[in-house]
Amino acid sequence: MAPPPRRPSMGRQKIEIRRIESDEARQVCFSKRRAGLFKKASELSILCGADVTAVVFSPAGKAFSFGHPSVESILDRFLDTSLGAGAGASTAAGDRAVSELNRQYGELRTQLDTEKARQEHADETIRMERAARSQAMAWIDADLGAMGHDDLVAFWGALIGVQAAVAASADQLLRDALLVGRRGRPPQPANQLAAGTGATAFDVAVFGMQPPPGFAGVDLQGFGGQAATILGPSSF
Amino acid sequence: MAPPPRRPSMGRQKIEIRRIESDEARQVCFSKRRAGLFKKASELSILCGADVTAVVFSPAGKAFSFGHPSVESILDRFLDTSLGAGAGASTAAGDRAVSELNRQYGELRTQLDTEKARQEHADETIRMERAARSQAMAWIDADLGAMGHDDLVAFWGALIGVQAAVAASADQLLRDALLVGRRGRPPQPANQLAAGTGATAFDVAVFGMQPPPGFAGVDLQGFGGQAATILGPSSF
DNA sequence: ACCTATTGATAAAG
DNA sequence: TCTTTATCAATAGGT
Repeated sequence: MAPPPRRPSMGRQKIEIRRIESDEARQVCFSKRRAGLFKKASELSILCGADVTAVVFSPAGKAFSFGHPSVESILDRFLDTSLGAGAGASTAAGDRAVSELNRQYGELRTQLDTEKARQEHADETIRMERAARSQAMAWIDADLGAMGHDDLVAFWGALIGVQAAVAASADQLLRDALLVGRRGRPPQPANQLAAGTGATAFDVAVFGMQPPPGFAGVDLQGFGGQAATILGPSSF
Repeated sequence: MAPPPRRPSMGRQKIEIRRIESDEARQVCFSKRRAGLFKKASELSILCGADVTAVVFSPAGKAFSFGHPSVESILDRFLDTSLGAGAGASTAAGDRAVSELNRQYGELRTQLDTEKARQEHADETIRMERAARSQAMAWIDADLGAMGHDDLVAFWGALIGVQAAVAASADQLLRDALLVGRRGRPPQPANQLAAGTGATAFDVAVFGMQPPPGFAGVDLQGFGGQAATILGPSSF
């Protein structure tokens, strides 16, 4: 009824943590995130009674700072603690070491993020396989055991429909994804497939969208939808 | 039908930004938010190319810091520009700062190791599931026409597993290959897709076979095996 | 520590 | 830069 099909915004999109190339976008991001950082710092100091300071230099060289109770007091304390007894000794080497450590810190964190992303993929894969398996079991337990051979044949046609659909959606991308070689058996013309004895079953399953006769309880569309969901939610 | 399913968690609750009274809760919050603050600081520095430093003293008086390119360099610069004095000594700040960085470095490494271990476990799980499916694959080469009904049913379950795996593998492949370009159409429900566009040559090659009565000559193994091969070397 | 449901932060777009 | 919107990410509370 109501046609607000046009979203006024794409909403927040995921971004990689890499230098933002666009000058303007980088500036905008800087302003927002600087504010966000200071807010986080403030909340941390209030919630936990911690002394916190944050100092930021914009790419243009402008300085911004937050400090509780004050930037100077924290810096003094930090420098005192850091310097300990010795003062005045030039430690250029130490500086380099610190920089290096900071670099490694960042590197490690990058690795950590990468690992976490992989983990997520792996978990997702497992979840999907498990879900698929239980789905299959459910179907089998429900009706397949009692199905006659003819019905089984019909359902087979339905499966082919699903498989074909999934493959079709992935076909182009698979090819381009270096997945060129396909050997084993020469491709058969589509019409040849249709000419097979399973053509009727195929038609019923794919076009009729009705469970094959005597196949109550099997939700082919449900599975088809699930397959589409698996492929679909990715952002492209 | 189902009784109000008990939520396993209340999820995040809104909190006032006030000092947390509970010592333990405060400590937990401190750890979480300190990490979050440093991450935000890091992201700001990377995304916007800004120089950023954050120093935090826990309620117990322990110091934590983040700095890009280094805490000292930022502090020097800040003190120089805001006070115009107090330089010189800061370059000697090394020792304690290095210790702290080393501590954080170690902390990160621990996390990384944990992640990797978990990843390995997940990979192992996936390998197991895949291996289990290879059994199903073997069935495909058998003469299905000669199978008894029970065997057909079992075969069916395996087939569905393969189908799901293909979908999952295709999805992963797409993601991993970073094939962002949407050269195809957005994912559609499987039945519609199949009905509208028909099977492509690829589909036929993969799924083309003699439809039932016999089920003979089904070459799912080709596709399944290939998908597994592609998936294997890429990201795991 | 890990897990989820929620809140909070923020990328896009105007 | 400020506002709005739609998402993504951080994290409070529990186990």
